[in-house]
Amino acid sequence: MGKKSLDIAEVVKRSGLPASTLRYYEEKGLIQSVGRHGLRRIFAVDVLQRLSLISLGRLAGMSLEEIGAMFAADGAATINRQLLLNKAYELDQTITQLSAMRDGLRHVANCPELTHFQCSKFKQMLRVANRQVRSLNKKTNVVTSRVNAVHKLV
Amino acid sequence: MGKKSLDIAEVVKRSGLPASTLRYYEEKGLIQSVGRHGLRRIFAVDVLQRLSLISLGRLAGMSLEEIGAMFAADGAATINRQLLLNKAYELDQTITQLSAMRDGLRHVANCPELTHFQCSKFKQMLRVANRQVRSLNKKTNVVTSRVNAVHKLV
DNA sequence: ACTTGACCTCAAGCTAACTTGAAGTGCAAT
DNA sequence: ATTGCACTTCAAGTTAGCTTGAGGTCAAGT
Repeated sequence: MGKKSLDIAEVVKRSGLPASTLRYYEEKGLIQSVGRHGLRRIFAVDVLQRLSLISLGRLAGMSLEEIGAMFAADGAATINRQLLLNKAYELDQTITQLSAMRDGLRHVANCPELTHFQCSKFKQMLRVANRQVRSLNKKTNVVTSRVNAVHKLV
Repeated sequence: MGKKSLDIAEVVKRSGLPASTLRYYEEKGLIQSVGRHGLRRIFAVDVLQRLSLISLGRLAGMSLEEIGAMFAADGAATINRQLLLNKAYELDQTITQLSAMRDGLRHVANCPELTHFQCSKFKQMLRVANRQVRSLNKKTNVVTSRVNAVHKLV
């Protein structure tokens, strides 16, 4: 039979996330424990799926707040779907930018004799970057933060 | 005639970056001022290109330190090129992940009657995310931070 | 009954990349 | 000569997302 509830240690093992992170997520309202055994948190099994979702979101550059917002829209399935689509759209933009950057890097790495600033293709890239930043620094809101992926120090 | 040097105010205007950021970058050794007019920093024109490069790197998720490293490798063009290629490769991986995420989001948004956790395609996505996180939390180093794009508060 | 080890809480610390604020400086215009 | 104002410095603050540490608790094994 599938277990109905999990000890936090179990969740740690099965999710790969440290306990401190689980507590942090609970504090932020992203997950809930269903009870205690003594002091120990007990979680329902589906916390695992929820954690996967959170991880997925983080990988995609969503902030915990944004992720929380998606969860929060529990009743209103419409809002939920729209949110997802918006996110997908944002991802598209990010992907486009990153692709350009990647191509640019490869080009520069292979463009011989390039004193680094004579190549017109390269200059073009720089112009694009410039526009991006300019609008980032202008649009007073928007454009979330990206993954700041888990700084593990040696 | 093209100007040889720029007042910091000019750089602010032309780069779109705030003065505080320019000072910060200088402090970090990413750009240099060529002199002063009174207290005021004077920059050479090519600081603009350098700033574009920095912005480009940031957009692509490189840290200032990584960007600095690329600049530092001034004499050693080889190292420089390898660094660029490595970065390009990392970008490829990121792009792949983000694409998966985007597709997943779209799928979920359109998959009707989905209680959210019955869809196998969706579950697959979650498993992937899980693996990613697991390795992020294990590999004691690596995997840089992504753009933490310019948090402008309202 | 006692020990133990895994959990708990709460506050504080950490990192990156900046921003903000207070107090000072000096070129240029009047 | 005086004023103004855009710049300067330096220290401290900010944000997100956690981690770390000190000191406490408690279920389970002996």
